[in-house]
Amino acid sequence: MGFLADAPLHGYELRRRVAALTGHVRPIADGTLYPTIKRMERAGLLRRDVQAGQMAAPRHVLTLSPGGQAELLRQLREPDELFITDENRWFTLLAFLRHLDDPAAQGAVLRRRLNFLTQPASFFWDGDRPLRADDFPDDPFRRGLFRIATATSRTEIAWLRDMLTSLTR
Amino acid sequence: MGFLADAPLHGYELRRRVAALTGHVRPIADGTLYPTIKRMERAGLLRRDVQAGQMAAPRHVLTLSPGGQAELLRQLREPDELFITDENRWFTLLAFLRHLDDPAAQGAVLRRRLNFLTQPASFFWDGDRPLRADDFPDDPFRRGLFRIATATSRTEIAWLRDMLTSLTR
DNA sequence: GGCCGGTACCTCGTGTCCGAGGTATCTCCT
DNA sequence: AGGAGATACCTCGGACACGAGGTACCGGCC
Repeated sequence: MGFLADAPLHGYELRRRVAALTGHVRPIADGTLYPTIKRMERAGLLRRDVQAGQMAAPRHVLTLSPGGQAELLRQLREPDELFITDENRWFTLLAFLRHLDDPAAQGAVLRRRLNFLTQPASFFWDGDRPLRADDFPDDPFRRGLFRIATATSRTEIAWLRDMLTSLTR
Repeated sequence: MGFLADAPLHGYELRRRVAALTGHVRPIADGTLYPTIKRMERAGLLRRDVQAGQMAAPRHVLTLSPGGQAELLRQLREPDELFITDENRWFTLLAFLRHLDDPAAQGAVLRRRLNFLTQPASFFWDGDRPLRADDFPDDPFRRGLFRIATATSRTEIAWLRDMLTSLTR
């Protein structure tokens, strides 16, 4: 829906764009995409205009309907908790948050993410005791995992703070 | 399987440990975990020892069988491409890569990841032209997304290079 | 004494994802 | 001329994840 809000597209191109989000979003399989398009069309979220073959087979150009626009905005404004906590989902949310077009609402979403990130969290526990990188002297892989996770987290927190001040100004 | 290779656990605790991997791995629902345990038990990957109620209901302590150990090692040694490219999967792989216990094989896995990360990639395209942060002057969210992604990527690449030299030494 | 919340396991229906397979057209190379 | 490969859409079966609901036991609070 985000990509369709950017511009009308046909299914195949949509699939390629999602695939380009490598590493952060899993590519969508054919057998997932087309049934989903049908479902969304039935639900009135998008319109389909068949365009006689430019390249090969006829393209079905998909356009987000007003209903689809509204649904996208709703999901951007009040994302499920998973979209805040899960890296992959958060990434997609961020990629299209511009469409929300309301600095206050955008700020609220960023604050939810910031709140999640600044909560003390450890990945591994010994009972109730949180384990840190130093607790794995013989596991360089987990130490690396901590190193990467903290670096990412720090960068993102700094960016979120920047954004929040510039949004409320 | 990784957590069970660390130590035998009962299902409930297993679920809590996965849930602690917040932000990187989605929590597993009850209705997913228990059928999966049954399936793995039937497949001979784990053993179940019922331990009469210490806290409340009787605990079923799960132990990875030799077959399960072998399967874990196989998946660590030759992970599906998705475990290399998808952040979430890669994270779990890294968390248990220590169990592979063969520097050469560990190095091969790290090299696959490094190879993936160093491939030129952009998230958004204008036809064939890769778009960079500067191409979104009116979208601070996508600029942030690039900023965070590059920072993470850089940290991880540096770490991977460190690890690879220390593994082959 | 009763009830709430946490522990611990389980089942079932719904939804959805994927891979395998299929169809058809166009371009490019040989 | 013909085949390979990309483009573009579609269907179906199997696998599996999830939420809702259920059972049962324990400890602590009022």
